[in-house]
Amino acid sequence: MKPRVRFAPSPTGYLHIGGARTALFNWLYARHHGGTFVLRIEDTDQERSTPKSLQAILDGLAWLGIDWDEGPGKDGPYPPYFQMKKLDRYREVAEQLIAEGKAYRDYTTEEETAAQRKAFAASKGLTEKDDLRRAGFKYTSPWRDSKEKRDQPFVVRFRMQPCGERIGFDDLVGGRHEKPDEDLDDFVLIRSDGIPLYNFGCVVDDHDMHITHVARGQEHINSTFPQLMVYRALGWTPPAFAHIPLILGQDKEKLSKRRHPEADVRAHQQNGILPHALLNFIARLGWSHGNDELFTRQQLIELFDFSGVGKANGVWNPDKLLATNQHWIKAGDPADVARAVLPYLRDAGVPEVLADERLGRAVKAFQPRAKTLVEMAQAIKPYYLRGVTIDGAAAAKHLDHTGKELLKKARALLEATADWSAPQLDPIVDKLATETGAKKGAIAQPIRVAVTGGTTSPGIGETLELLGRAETLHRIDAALGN
RNA sequence: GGCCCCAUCGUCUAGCGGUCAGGACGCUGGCCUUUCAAGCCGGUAACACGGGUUCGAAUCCCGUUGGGGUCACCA
Repeated sequence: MKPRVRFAPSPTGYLHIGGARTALFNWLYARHHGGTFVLRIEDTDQERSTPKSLQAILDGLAWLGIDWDEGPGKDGPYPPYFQMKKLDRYREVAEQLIAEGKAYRDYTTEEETAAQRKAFAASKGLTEKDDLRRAGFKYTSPWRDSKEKRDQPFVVRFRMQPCGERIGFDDLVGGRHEKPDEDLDDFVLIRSDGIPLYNFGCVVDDHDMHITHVARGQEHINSTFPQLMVYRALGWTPPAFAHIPLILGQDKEKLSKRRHPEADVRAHQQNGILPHALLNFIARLGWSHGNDELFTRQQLIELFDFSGVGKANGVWNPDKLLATNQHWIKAGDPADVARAVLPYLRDAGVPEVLADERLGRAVKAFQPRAKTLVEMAQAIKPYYLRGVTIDGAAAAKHLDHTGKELLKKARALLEATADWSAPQLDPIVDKLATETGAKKGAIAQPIRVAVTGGTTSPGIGETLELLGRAETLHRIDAALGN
């Protein structure tokens, strides 16, 4: 049977880097096995869900190249893919559980529940919720299936009937997980407004959508137990689970949107990270294949398996992300990189630029020199402008009297060059060095400073070719003070 | 705090009873060189601790310590 997996984000913010990795692992698993990747929107948090967030998540996935087979905009056999569109279905399943005595209507209001907590706390001289649990607080409904409150709003609670049994599952990553059923409370399935809670909606949907493998963050390990109870009560077979270790910030805390800017996938896009580089990096955070570090998209698909996923949480390492990005910029096809750098060039203030042959050459020159697309755009920009501002220190060092004399000689040779191409341009430095007895650096640096304004650039030939004959001579003349 | 999970260089990790404990990032020495990169060669650095099991433990078991997660009418 082909696996059916899903990524089920809640549209309450941008695509989180942890979510992106969860999506990636699911996607890779589906693609590896020729299965189906489902995107389901868990929009039951009415307080926080927004259309804008939904769009941000969709955009993030699209940018990363993670496509779904069923989900928003892609009809599949088990719609709908938005939880808010199948409220009746949850209600129907809940009613079934109630009818079978496995769940009940609880007419207790939130206020009453809170009061019960407070009373318990007071009796123990405590205040904190956490302390209540330690002190043995266990919720019991005063209004379970109450007849007299028949027309009042109610929540549907799962009826735990602990019998000292250990419930458990075999995790594809973490191995066996067990917990005594006494540890579970009567948890809420459906809120008083008729909207299901995560532990219920998710079970119903995974079942309805024929999900075979649920890969999600380790923070969900504990919620797996109540979900297992629901599966059992309904007589449904649970999917296989794979709980993926978390990504921690450099402070070793769980990557949070509040404290960690790197948690935002868009931040990396803005910083000039190639989508594939980010994919490669987050794949390696938690998953490994021997000593390999760099993977193409195709290789990831071929090699990925949950058996390669480790158990320990991983710390975000910006340096390594950068190194990975640098690699893929360098290794990429110049035309592809050119296309990728285009938006960054526009942002840098080079609106007229096109992904043409000339940009291709510029990209090629800077591929080994840029760690990010932002850097590359910055580096390329001066080649698209008329004239250049020369750095004072660079001028002082290389455009002194002798520097200018050599520059004049170079200019003459340059002007006489018929074929304005790197292979023709480069030897001029050697030629002049031989003629004048000056060192190559003494020839090349004044030229470099004159045409780029600074002391660093790609090879002289490449640089001049990129600039073009007219602009090169123009800048040299300007540097010579003509 | 209860419950759950985890533990190899600073970081990501390989290792699945016998290895000089390997790779990558970072840091660092050198080579190359017309600058800057890139590239190439080398170096630095780890099995958290304590008990077992075993002829032999990074690998298996227990405990300690440390880190993380989770305890809602959020997901």
